[in-house]
Amino acid sequence: MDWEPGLSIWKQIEKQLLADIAEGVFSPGDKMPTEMELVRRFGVNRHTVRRAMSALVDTNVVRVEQGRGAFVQEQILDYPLGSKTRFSQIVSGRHRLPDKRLISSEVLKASVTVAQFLDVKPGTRVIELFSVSEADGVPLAVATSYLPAARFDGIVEIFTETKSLTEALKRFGIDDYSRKTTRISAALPSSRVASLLKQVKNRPVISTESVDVDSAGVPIEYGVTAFSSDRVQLIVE
Amino acid sequence: MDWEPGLSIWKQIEKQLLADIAEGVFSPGDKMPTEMELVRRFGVNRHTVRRAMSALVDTNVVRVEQGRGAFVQEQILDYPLGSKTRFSQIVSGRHRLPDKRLISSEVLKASVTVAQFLDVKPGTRVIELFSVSEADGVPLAVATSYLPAARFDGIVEIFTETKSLTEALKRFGIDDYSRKTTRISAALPSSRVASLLKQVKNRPVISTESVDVDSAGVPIEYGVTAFSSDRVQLIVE
DNA sequence: ATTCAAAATTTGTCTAGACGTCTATACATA
DNA sequence: TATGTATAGACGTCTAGACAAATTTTGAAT
Repeated sequence: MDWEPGLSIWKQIEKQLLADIAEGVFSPGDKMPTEMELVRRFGVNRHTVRRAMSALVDTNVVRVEQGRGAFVQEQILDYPLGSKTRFSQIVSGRHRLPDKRLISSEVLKASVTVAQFLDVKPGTRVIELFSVSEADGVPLAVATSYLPAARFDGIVEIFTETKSLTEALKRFGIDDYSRKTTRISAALPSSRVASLLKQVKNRPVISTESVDVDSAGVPIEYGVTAFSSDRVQLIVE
Repeated sequence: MDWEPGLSIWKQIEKQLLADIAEGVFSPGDKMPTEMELVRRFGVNRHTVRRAMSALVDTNVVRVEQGRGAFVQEQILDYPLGSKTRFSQIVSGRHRLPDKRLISSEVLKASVTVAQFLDVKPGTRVIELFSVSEADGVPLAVATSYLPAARFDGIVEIFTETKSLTEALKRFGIDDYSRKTTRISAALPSSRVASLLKQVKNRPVISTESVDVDSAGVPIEYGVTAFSSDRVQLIVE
């Protein structure tokens, strides 16, 4: 590589790497070459390469993880946590294609926790939905939802078909529902969740626990969702 | 200085300098010690000092100028450029005390430029106001304003008394006026302007040229304002 | 006193090397 | 199966030195 005078070398390297990313040589989520590889490629000192990478980190283009390497940062989705925010709307609004895939479903008896949130007696039959939400094929979140089975018998089929909980609930006469409470925490994903999110086990997930209620205030869904913290950012207003 | 294990030295230096600034050892606008002085003070390598300073620059706490040194960054005032933005309102809104001092005033014949903007014949008598706007005693801008003398006879006294153009205009029956056009450019200040802004000659100013009109659309003021680019940032929406 | 050029000062960039910390992996051990 | 250990790979920090670039200061010439 030959250097253009007047512009510092690290800036030219930054520019080149940015161009590589723009051209898709490195795609979002991809591992960038190691510092030593870049040293060989550009024929400069490691510190010079680091200066360039540092600039890319500052502008949120790449993310560096000590001991692992540098990765092209996926575009982080801002997920506003309103009482009426709907996943598909948010994703569509960003011109990305939403998809919600049902992984498994089961009818089982409500545990104490689930019963409490759904305001039913423990042991009441509830439907458990386990799903993955994606945007442009990239998994953003996995969710476990519980709904009272008596009220929503057959919702699994509708959900599978429409791929939208909002749509499925409409078939049961629920045109309007809203988020009642949301608890937010952070955790490391289980192997299963990490695998479904297509991320390594030691990158954290944002975990939310929420209850949706119908217009009368009756709980209709209790859910635990794990968002990939590399791809989603929750916005509270 | 002794280093606490577990936290990198540059971060500890950053922390210390930040504390110094918070305690007023270095005040906004002050020159920080040179890199070499900090090297001696902290007993580390120059690069380590630079790493710490770099962090302070990133967080907008200090500003570094090659060949001159580092300076504690003054809080930059966001100045929204709406059609009805008033200097005193903006400054008060940031909990800072506004002041507008008249430096000089003169009645003279309108130059071609002034006449054109005020929509009068060249040679018409106009009032020239030269003033400095301050927030908490820190000069933010110097302005040269021109108003038609016939319409605003005696406005100098009122302006001196009220220190507000908005107020002075009210006495002439103008309860409402708005910005018609604003042209923005950047320049280096003249010695006079630099001195009034209490800044060095080689720091640029933001220069605006604007025309205010009354509710009927008749030009009432043409002004050229130089904002200290270190203390004011114009916001266009 | 003013102007102009050289010197000194100060920050910016680049190279070189050493060692620390974190991750991933393989292997041995309990 | 689970846990600890060793090792290699990769990023993080710190030191050291040499120039380059921008600015300020100094001093000589006018």
